[in-house]
Amino acid sequence: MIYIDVLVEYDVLKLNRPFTYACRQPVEPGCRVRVLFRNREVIGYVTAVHEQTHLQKVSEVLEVVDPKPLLNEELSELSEWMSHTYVCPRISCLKTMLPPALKPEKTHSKVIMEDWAELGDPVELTEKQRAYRDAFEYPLPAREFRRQSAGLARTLIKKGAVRLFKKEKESKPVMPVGTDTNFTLTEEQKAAVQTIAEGSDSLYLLHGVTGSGKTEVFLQLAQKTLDAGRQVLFLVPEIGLTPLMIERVTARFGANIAIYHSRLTAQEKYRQYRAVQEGKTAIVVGTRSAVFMPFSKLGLILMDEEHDGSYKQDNLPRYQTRDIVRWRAAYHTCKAVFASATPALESYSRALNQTYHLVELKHRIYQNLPEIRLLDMRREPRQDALAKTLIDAIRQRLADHEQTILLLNRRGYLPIVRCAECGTVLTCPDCGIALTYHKREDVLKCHSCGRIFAFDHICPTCGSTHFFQASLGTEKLEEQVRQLFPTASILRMDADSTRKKHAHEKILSEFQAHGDILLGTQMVAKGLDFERVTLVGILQADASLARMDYRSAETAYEMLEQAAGRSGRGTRAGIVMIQTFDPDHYVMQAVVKHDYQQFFRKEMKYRRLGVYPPFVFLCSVLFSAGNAQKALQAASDAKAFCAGFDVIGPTEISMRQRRPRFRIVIKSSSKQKLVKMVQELADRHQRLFSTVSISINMDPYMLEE
DNA sequence: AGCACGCCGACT
DNA sequence: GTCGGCGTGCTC
Repeated sequence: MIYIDVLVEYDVLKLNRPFTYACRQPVEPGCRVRVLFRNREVIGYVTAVHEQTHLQKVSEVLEVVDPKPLLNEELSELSEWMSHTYVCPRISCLKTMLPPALKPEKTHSKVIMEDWAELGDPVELTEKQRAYRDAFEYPLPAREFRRQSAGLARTLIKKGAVRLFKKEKESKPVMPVGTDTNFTLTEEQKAAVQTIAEGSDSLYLLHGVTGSGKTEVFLQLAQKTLDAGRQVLFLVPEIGLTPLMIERVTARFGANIAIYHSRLTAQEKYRQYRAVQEGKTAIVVGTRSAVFMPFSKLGLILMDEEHDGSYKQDNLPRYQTRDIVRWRAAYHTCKAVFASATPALESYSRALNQTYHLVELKHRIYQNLPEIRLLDMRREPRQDALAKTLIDAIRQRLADHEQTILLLNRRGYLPIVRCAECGTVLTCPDCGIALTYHKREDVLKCHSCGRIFAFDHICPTCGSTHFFQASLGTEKLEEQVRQLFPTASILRMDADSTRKKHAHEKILSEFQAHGDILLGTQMVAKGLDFERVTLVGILQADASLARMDYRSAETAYEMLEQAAGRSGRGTRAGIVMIQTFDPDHYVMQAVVKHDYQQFFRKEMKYRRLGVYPPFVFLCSVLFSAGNAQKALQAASDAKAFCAGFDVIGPTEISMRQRRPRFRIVIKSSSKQKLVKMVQELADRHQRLFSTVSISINMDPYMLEE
């Protein structure tokens, strides 16, 4: 009899400690077991094995699920590190790291098996039967064995001459072989490749303007890594938005590559996972979740658009992919390249203080950077939402068979509904925040909890039936643009129109083929690469500046610069028109000159003054309870407990599931001290405020309202 | 997380 | 006198 330490599958901080069970069979740490926990069957994860226990009552495991550990030593260590630095349950880290088929709660794994045929016993056979048996090389999929003659196959199996066995269904190599071999580098690209490939540093920040050919630099570096017999991890923010990037990588490296992202099915993910584990895959291109792939000989990590918000997971475990990249690069002693035209302030600071080796690409390959024109909406004559100047420019593009992208910045600026008589804004009863109106379905949606409400068009306060939409949505913009340009081919891309699988790809390929105008939200700003786009119009550009988040200016600059980068990527010059009420704002002024450094310097001044990252590290801690007093009391106590730390709050924020929430934000110039403080705070909170739930977010990307 | 235990109000 | 509300405590 052995005794094993087990983490149960519930991802709550309270249960983030091992429980001891007795086991009759040998088990290794890293395997799943089925156990009784408080008389309930749950799946657990074995963390340690002992000969003895000092405990009196120890129950026995019901079943050992895995014969072999699910994670190798590296990933197991990584999960411990994550649990520690993000102050979150280790089981939540394990769940995130594993493909769905292997997650702790999945007892009956979803792994699909198929029949295979192997040689059986030497039994007496007729000539025909022997000929059939000897016609194959064993083992082979039973499907193929039966294809020639299902009848002969059946008798051979019945006689035992051939045996069937179950095998995991293999991943089929769907990728074409590499065909793209024709490439030349600019001097700047060559220098970048050389600096990174031959440098002695391990972490690099590749700051390249949009269209400067970062992808080719990536591909060259990847090739060198493959030549050295090591694996490459290539991270992108969202697969659906970068089909051309994927196309280029697959065209170059063919069957060696795996694509890994959240929209794959469980079985697809599992196959890719196993292929990497077995060393069959040399390159993985993937989103955030791909950072946990089980590489054995990782040689290079590329992180494209490293500033992108989707690299931060906003549910448990709330990790930042950049941290995981650094950790794994150190573990494998390999290089990591963070790349962006608009690096996160944290990253650029790290480059300036030599933590990252800064490599710059300052020139576009084909054209100069597009001209940026600020349209001062206080003076510009306009028609509906569009300035006349922009309308004329679009008309010109239609005449010249060039394309236009219109970006409607809705960040923090959603289509809320207000009563025209008494001014009441309709709000969510659970969250207390304004509902947004969706015209197509004629319903109101809560952006916070996702609930949908029927809209009876009657004001609950005064009974009036007069409402107006307080801001412009993409649907309304589409309506207006269609009226202005009735013969143009117009495509809309936003969260609603891309809900379905492959919707992104479909809209983008339609636009490529015959589109005139593509209009949409943030997502049209990212990564698109269309040669015929020579005009980008940005509407409501001020919306993100107005937000009261310390990161507002940074995200606004990123968005504008990224969107500007969509224009003039081919041989024709591009132009960008930004509609703004505040053309003198430093963000606008920096964008006009494409001057990241200028923006960086100005923004750093504000961050220093406000004592915000990158000058300090932040940790946001949320307290929620059935009644506001309890939550507030816990938050206040927490603040008092953080003596010696700068703490903002408690601040009341919107309700979640009818529960009031209070937030404190803890600041510290030392990450280690901050982590330690939060760790202690979490321990204390559990002991003293068991009825108040706590949610910890280390390095929050944005502070929730 | 999920569930039993326990102590207070409003019902057959 | 019981049914059931949810606040509190515990899980190998």
